[in-house]
Amino acid sequence: MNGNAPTLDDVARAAGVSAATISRCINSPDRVAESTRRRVQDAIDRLGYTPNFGGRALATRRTNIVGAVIPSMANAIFAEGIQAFQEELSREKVTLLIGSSNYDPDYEFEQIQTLISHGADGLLLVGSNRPERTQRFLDARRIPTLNVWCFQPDPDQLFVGFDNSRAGADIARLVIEYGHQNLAIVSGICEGNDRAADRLAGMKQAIGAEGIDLEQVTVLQTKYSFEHAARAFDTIIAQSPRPTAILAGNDVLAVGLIERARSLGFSVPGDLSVTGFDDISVAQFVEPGLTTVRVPQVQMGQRAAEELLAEIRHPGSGKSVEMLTHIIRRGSLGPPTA
Amino acid sequence: MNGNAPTLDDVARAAGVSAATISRCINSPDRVAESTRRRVQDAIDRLGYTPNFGGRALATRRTNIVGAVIPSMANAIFAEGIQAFQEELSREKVTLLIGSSNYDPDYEFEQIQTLISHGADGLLLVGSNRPERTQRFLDARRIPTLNVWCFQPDPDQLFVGFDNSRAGADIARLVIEYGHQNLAIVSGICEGNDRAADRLAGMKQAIGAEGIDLEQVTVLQTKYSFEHAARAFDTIIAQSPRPTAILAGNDVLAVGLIERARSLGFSVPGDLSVTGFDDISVAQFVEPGLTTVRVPQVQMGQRAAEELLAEIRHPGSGKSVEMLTHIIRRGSLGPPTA
DNA sequence: AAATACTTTGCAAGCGCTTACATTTTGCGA
DNA sequence: TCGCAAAATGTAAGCGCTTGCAAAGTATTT
Repeated sequence: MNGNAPTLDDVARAAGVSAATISRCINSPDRVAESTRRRVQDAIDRLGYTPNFGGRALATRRTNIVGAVIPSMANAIFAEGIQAFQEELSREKVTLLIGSSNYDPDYEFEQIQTLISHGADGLLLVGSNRPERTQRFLDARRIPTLNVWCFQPDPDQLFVGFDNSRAGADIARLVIEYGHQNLAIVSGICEGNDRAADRLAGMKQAIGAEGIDLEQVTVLQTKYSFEHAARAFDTIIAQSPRPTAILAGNDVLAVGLIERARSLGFSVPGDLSVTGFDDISVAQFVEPGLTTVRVPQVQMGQRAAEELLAEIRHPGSGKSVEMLTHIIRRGSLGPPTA
Repeated sequence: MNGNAPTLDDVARAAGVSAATISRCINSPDRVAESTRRRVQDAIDRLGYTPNFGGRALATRRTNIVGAVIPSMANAIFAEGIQAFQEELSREKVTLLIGSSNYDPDYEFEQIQTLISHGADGLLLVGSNRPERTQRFLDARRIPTLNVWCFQPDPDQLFVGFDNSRAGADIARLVIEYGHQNLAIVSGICEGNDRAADRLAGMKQAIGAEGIDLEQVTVLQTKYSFEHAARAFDTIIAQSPRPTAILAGNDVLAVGLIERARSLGFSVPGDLSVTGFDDISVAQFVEPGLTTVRVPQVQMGQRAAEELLAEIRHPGSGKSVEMLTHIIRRGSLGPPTA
């Protein structure tokens, strides 16, 4: 805030009306006569007035800021959804405060506290299973909160997301349909990450249901980075029998696997199929294109904004919504070689 | 902000002291006697009190929020730097409000206004050449502002960045050293993007200085996306004589070029060399690895936070700092084939 | 032309916090 | 024990804005 910024009173004096009128001009223009409105607008422009944030927040008991805590800004997974979320918010003159948790529940809690202490009217969080004390804090403060990237039929919480487990099962079934029997899974780290855990669980469940012995399926958990994926690939490729398909828990991992495979001279999907999850933009441009689960990021972000705003303005009015995923077939999944 | 949140007065009553004492307990604990401080802390915990943001902002005339407007959240270019920036800020209990401009000056202005109206104490902006009216607004409001990703020896503005033009010249010279004479450049769109413009200018200048006829160098400007890069590649490859090296204005473009080249059956760098700019994480994992300009993102983000905070707390005390770039050699640049 | 309803504007009381200043309490030397 | 400086606490005046209510101005009806 600025020392020499003009205040409402300055504008009022300049326009020859009372401060209340200025305020009304800004917040409900139709309660003000056309002629004065013009005069006021003029003064506002001339002085370069912008409402003081603190004063307004204090008087309305609302900041028009919502916070979001995402696990990571360092990869593209959340970028699009957040962008859509933000665009929808700014249409309503609400601003987004972003924190990132680096997939760490403690750090997530810290970020949540920071956002709240900076006045966030509501919160967007990724995933839903968080530590007891985080949930307690949220409940005690009665902060409107919405969870994305997951879905549960829980009437006490708001979700705008999809069923990771089902989507995981879907892609696993597809891989098996192609004839693969020797599978490996490279998952994200499940601890503290319910999306990763659900995806993995879904995959396992489907694999088991298709009659494949889960004992024979190598499952690795690793961080979401190309490097870690490459290392996971090295582990998997050394096994015998060598898997003919690797299911990745996310596209970053999948792309890392493909790149590593190719640089070691394996052909994809000739020697080995790879599937991803999320359909981030590289998925389309890697060679071969990645067969993956398309997540409705943009739609999710938009809808999340709508529902969260509804919940903030009229507590209880936000609705949970389940979105659907579908599989995008590209070249990285093929039949196994005999 | 919450309807039923306890206020300072509530805490004061509960602890049996005046509101002022509570305030002091929070803001300058050493001005309060040990015993009362304990009592107060107790009451705070019991009631679950958190200072009301609006009230505080109003009284201190400071929000402890700084804003940043980045051109895009949709790719990784700014992610790391922003993350570092944010981490440094949160060490100082300052929160980051992010806006994105989608490389559009008008939209940037809008974002800046939003950030300011939401109370940002200072601003981080990418690049430095912005429209007259944006600059006027900033000046009029006397908003502490710091520009990153570029550097100019301008005493009136704060920079924490590097010389895009020089870096562009460096990489162009390297390509020529390898023996390339037939060059093409795929730049970002220069209009409203001084980084892109400077890089391009630097490249051209170096190319000219090395005695290559600039008329013979195809220069394309295109959006930063894999798709657009692929299209640019198609244009370039159709020319004759066909260039033996393509200088990209950024890594996203470079990766797009490489992927397209490979999917059309060209070998990189056998048939064609490609260089990038920025050294984002894919640069390392694409095949072949991308020879590119390493930009000290993290360092830039950290330093930017320090200097911006300094400027906010004591106007005039922030310092500009120029950082250095260097070239990372990987496989995508090789000698031209005879 | 008076009575009525409606529109437009102003007045003034907060919203919750910080902080300069005033007051009280405490600690310590004489 | 008293006196005084220093430490601890309280008092109260804003910070800039919104909004319920009252007052003034206009249009509409009888």
